[in-house]
Amino acid sequence: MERATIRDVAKKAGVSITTVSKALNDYTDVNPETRKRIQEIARQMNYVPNVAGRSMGGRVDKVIGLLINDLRPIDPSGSVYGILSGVCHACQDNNIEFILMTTDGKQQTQRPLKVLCLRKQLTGLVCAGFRLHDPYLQQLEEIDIPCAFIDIRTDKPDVLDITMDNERAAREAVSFLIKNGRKNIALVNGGPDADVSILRGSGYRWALEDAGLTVRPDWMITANFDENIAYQKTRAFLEQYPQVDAFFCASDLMALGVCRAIEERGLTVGEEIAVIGFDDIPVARYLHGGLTTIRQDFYLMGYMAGKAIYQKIEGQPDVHVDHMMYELVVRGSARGKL
Amino acid sequence: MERATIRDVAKKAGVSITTVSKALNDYTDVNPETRKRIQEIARQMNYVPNVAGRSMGGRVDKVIGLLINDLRPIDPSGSVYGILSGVCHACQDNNIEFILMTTDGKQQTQRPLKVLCLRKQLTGLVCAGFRLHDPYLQQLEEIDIPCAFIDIRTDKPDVLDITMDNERAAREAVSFLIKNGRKNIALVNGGPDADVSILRGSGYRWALEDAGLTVRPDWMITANFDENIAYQKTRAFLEQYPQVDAFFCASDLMALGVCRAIEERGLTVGEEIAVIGFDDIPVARYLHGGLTTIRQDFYLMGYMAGKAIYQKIEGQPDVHVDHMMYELVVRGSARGKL
DNA sequence: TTGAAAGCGCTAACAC
DNA sequence: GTGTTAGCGCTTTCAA
Repeated sequence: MERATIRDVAKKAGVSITTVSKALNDYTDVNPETRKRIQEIARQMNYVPNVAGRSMGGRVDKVIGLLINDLRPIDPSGSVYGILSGVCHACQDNNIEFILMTTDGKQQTQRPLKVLCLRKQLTGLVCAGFRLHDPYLQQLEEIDIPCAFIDIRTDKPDVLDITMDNERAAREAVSFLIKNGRKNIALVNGGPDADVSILRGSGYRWALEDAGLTVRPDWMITANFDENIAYQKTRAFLEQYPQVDAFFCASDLMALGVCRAIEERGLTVGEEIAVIGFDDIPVARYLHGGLTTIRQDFYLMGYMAGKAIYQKIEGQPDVHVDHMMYELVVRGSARGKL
Repeated sequence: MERATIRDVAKKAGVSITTVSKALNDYTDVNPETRKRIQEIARQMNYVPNVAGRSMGGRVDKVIGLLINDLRPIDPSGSVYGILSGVCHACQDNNIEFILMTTDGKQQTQRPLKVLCLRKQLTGLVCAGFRLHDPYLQQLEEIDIPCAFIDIRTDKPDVLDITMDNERAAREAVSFLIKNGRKNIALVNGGPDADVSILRGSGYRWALEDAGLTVRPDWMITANFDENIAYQKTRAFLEQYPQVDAFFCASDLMALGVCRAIEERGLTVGEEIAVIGFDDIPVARYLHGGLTTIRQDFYLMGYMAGKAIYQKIEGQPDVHVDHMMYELVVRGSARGKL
């Protein structure tokens, strides 16, 4: 059986297609009884308006797209999943269509962002997983729909910036280490193409300067958010600078690599050397006596992004998406003083 | 600036819209030079064919939808993420459109599956996260597109069943315990509304019977895939049956609850009591000397599901989606004999 | 309260 | 090789 069209419904109901259209779209100028009858018939026939036809007729559904850069087979920190489900739920709660799109470095050079938006007929856009050098960041002027980026600052003022205050959080973590007597604190950071790396690095320096400690470039390790690289580099670092008494890491994953290197030298994490991570991934609570870390809530980020874009679409006053909250979760890997 | 239409391109190129359409859709009856010129002009104008218009014209894009039931804010086992990225990548690799949809118990009663498919104009469907009592399982006759379900058997023969052999895997795990001297083995299972629970339970019984051990119903605990429930019930169980020397759990999450209860009694996991889980979630390797578990590859499942549906759409001979592989990963919580 | 008719952007017969 | 035209399913004036 072919798909029922509005014409089929009209025929069966003995009215014109205009009336069917009106009845089904809650127009007021339809006899209540007629409407009832038509609705019933449509339901029986399993009639579903053809979106293409609707769109051609001039009725466009609003859609928020979530564009994820570089979607990987696994998501160790759960961040992508959290963001995804957050945006998705925000759309559901606000009764607006949600679609998921993906891209990568190559596609970004091949298909302009504008084209992506047009193809999907987007009304609003949320982006996640982007790096500072990504081509799409340069194309923000071209798209004329509300747009939000998660965890990366863009230089375009009307693009919403959904992120927590990474600089402050990092500073707080490092200050915590200092307050607890650590003086030789190394940084294990992501690459400079991730905006959060820059901010977390800056927070690290800020805390050291606050305390009058020297900021040494060779104490700032880049491990690209990779556990193994962090492990390797920490091994070498410990060799060269055995006086280190703490590591602040820009991700829990890297922190795990760091801890592994520490323990391999027969040292105890949380004793001779304190470690603080970032994210509070699920494993964090279990390892090395519990990893002290900055917790962030990716679901909330996604939800806020979706909601903010929705409100912008609806022309509501620009919500000042205040920086997301974070929380320093203190566990065994870097204890507070009693 | 308004969105460019095919007419705009035609005008600028000084040809008819037909020619533009042909040029852009790789028809052969266009002068190569004309085509070149039109393509260039279209690119310059940022022309993107309106999908609705295309669809009305009779050119329908093929779409595979992934329908996830009960999408939660977090995904502790990473299974949903893995499946999602798997299906997504399969679609990319085969150059077919991918869309993500979600539903839940309530929506299932309100909107027929058929309607969902029609609305999204699906060509193929992959479903994940469903339970045996879910309404959509009864509506499979109505939809007339290729369809695959992940981790749940349907009674419809032409619906693809993407899953690993849960019964065999469970049997293997329990046999492993027996082979290593365990004789009093309890089962901690999910609820009976999850098909995998039934299969894993059956595999557990199978192994016991193979070994001539008694299957005792009160040794089969239902913990609904919840860590805390598993913890609570295990506490009570240990009280009542202190002779237990092993637990086989239908998920790692539950296994964690079980281990917690065991250690709380001052016993050592892997010594007095062995524990085997299921899934191999990221934390598994780290806890309780490493959790012995059945590893499954959700990304692969998603990928296979997407690929199988694609092949069905393309009319290729029905791939016999052989049962996914699994692997018993032996770690400290249930060691093998030397 | 209802319906006839135009038109949305595109494709595909078919004519030229 | 190129253009004319009809028509896809729907919404929306506008007239009845």
